[in-house]
Amino acid sequence: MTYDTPILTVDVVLLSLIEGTLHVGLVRRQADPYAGVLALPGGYIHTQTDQDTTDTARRVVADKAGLSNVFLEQLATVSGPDRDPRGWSATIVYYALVRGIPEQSPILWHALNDLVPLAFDHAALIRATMERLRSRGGWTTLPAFFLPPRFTFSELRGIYEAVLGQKLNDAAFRRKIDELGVISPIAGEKSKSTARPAQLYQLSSPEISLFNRAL
Amino acid sequence: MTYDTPILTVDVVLLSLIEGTLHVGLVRRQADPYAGVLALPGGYIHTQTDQDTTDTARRVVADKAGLSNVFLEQLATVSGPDRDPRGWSATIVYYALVRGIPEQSPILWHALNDLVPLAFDHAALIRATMERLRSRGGWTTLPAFFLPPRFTFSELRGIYEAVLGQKLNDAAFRRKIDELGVISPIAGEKSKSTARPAQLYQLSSPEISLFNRAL
DNA sequence: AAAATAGTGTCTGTGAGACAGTATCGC
DNA sequence: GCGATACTGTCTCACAGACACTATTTT
Repeated sequence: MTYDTPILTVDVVLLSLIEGTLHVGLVRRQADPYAGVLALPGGYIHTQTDQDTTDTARRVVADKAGLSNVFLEQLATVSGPDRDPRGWSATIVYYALVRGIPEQSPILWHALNDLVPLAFDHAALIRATMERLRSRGGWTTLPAFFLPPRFTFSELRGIYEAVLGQKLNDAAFRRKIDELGVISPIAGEKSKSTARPAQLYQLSSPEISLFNRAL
Repeated sequence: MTYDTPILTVDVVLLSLIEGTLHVGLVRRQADPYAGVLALPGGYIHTQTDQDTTDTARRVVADKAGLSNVFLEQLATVSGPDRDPRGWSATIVYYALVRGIPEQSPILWHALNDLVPLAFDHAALIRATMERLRSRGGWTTLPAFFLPPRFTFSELRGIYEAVLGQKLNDAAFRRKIDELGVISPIAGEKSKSTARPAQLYQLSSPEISLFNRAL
């Protein structure tokens, strides 16, 4: 006995920090269903070339957003008979953290606070990503992957505050991050135009690091 | 342009606490590929009946293990061209915590320490589940879902120790769990045959609860 | 009474938050 | 000098671990 095969896609929640607030990267759909509506960039698996769905996600980010070197991680797979009018569907959802501010690309960046209606259940997928981000942000170096390779302590604290949605104590944050040893200072300094320059740091590991305690 | 559709399945890592140690539930495969080899219970999505892949996983657990009322959560989706000899495949992996000791069922329970070779990449899926379990076990009530509805403090501490793989301080554990209010005492007591009876507790919420701090 | 497990009280060290104080830049 | 941001020192409070102590059962 055989069964109908579900529609299987890969969607990516593109996130970037633009002027201090988190933005999500969207595309306007060309074809039905939901033609003309904003949606997450996504696509089908190319079984000839993709070694896994992470490859698919990376290809989607490269082709539809023109971005490479993003931090990419699988969120979850969502499914159901009604989320796509064409039939029973499943989508493997990834989220990507874009380092710094992306320049020209076909991606439309929208602030997370006031989101317009999106195609499919993509609004819910973005909300789920934010929950994951807040959860992981409290005890990993994940928020640092929003930043360019070299950053100051203040910038690091700023992105943690943006991700966690709360102010953090400056001194305690420095002590904590310092003791964890997840970042290393660089000899050069940054010249903030208005005041005392700050020491530049880089991540000690190119991979995400876990803390033994929260925050 | 169309592409080959990947093979899409749902697999379940069944876990249970048997005599103080964690065991995984396996089935012996009837058909090729890997006929006769032990594997995780799994199956295809029934688009006629399943409302999502969680439904699929629940059906697999019911049909292949004869179990209901298990704690079920999605782990991840793994994929690739070589993990199934039939072609490019993806499997949505769930893990299920079986409350108490399962009696007669077609499932073969194996201790996690000495695992025999398994079909596909199922050994890796079990390892990934254990990592998730250890990670989530430190700051949620997840381990409690291995226990029957009514349990003692010692039993609760025991399952946390089994999941986390380390001894926990008795007094500190009681204080912590007590302050969090995630469990509630029941009027009846338990009569351990050998010594002082212990107060029975139940989870305050049927859902998994998160702690504000680890451990 | 002894053994065994359940549960509590108290001391101590660690670490986070608060916050004042010092350092180094542009103007 | 002043304003601004970067950093540091110190106090205090909360909490986890250690551990001795008490409680309640079976034998």
